[in-house]
Amino acid sequence: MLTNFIAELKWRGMLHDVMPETEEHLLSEMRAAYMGIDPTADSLHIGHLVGVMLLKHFQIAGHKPYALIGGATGMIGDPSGKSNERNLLDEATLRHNQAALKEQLSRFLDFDSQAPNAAVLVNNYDWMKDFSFLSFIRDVGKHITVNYMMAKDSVKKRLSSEAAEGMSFTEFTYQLVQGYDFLHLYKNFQCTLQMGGSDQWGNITTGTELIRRIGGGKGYALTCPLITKADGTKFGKTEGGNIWLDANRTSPYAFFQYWLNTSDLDAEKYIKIFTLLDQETISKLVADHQKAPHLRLLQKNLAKEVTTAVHGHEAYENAVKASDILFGKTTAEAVKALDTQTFLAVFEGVPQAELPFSNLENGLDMIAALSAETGFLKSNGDARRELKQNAISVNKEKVGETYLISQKDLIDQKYVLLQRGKKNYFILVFE
RNA sequence: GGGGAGAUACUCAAGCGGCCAACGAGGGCAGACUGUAAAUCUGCUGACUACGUCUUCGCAGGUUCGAAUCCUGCUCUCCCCA
Repeated sequence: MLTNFIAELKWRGMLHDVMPETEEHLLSEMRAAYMGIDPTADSLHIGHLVGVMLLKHFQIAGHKPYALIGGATGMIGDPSGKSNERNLLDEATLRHNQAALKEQLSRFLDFDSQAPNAAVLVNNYDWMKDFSFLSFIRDVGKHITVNYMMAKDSVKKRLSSEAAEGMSFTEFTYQLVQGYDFLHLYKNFQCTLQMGGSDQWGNITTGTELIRRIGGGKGYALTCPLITKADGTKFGKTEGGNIWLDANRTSPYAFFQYWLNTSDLDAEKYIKIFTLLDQETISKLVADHQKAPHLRLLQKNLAKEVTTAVHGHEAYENAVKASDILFGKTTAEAVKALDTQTFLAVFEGVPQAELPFSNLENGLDMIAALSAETGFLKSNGDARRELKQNAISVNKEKVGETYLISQKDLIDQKYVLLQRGKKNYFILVFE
């Protein structure tokens, strides 16, 4: 029933570093592992997805995954990779975020079944909140030397002169608190492995150290590489911010588009990390993609798998439909032929403005439609410029400065689709 | 505490009395090409009632026909010495 988790991660390119003997440890019987998530928001974003997939593969391999919500640690702030102090969360926000995160995690992990390896969600706030400072420094702090803590990269970086500001004692303590989590899970749930991004290695090993010294046992560590993009920009970020799993923050369409726009180089990496497709299927896709790169098989499959996993099949289909209309060779006639229901489904999430019907009687000039009346573009001057540059379309058809929007442009008697360039849409609703 | 340098549009960075809505670079947007990619080429990138007008060069005053440029005060930043 157990499969080789480590080997699986290896071919997927999801293994950065692992402690010796971890593989043997996992192959011998069902084990438990955990990974921490900072509850800084009430939604995961795709930067969290690698970790989630780590837990997913762990569960598929027959082991028991624990998702640890870092309620306590989130209140402190992990100094790894951050150059500034973090904001602290209050408890109400924390609980709200925890519930939202669990719902999203359950799209990937099986929390509910009776299986012995059902996933479990824990929150370190639950065991940290009543831990007095005195007990903590006596029972935990006593076992770790400051010398040991200072040797960690995350600490060293913050102490060096390059850092913008100093590091508070609170943040310095972070690794101890996270390390204690590991000890707690080890003692109470026989959790022997902690996973995380490669920037977590230092924090994780503080945990294994505590298990060795206090727990008298052995903890294991495993990290995955940080996801990068070939062009050097940050993974999971766009102009508009993070790509979230919450459909209200990032529409399924935008989510789908993000994956679809992955570069060739990255797509090959990502499809191994973010989908559950097996090695054979992926090799074949890669080979096919190289034969005909313009078909973008990798991107399409990647986008399909991830969108379906997160938002479901129907949302995926709608995203594809929307993409076909928005980017395909759709004609003005085809757009105008859309009925309200399809139109709204396709353009869900596209910004819109409502205008009174009377505007159409003498024709609505383009400056008004683009800016003055709607705020699609930021100024009339901007509107004029874009029109001059042939960048503006009405219902998928390029128009110039003199064009007037009239009743004949209405889609289903109500809508007009404005477009700047290829990717920016705006809807006028006439009432 | 003493001495020095500086603050210009999204960022960096020119300009040092009229030719300045302000060189240049990056970024952003658009056009061509393309695979909704990359690379490349081109244009645009303060606002408006637009061949003109208005508001911008840390803040507040002043000199001048005229100031981003000169003067005064204020605020902030950086550097050096103690």
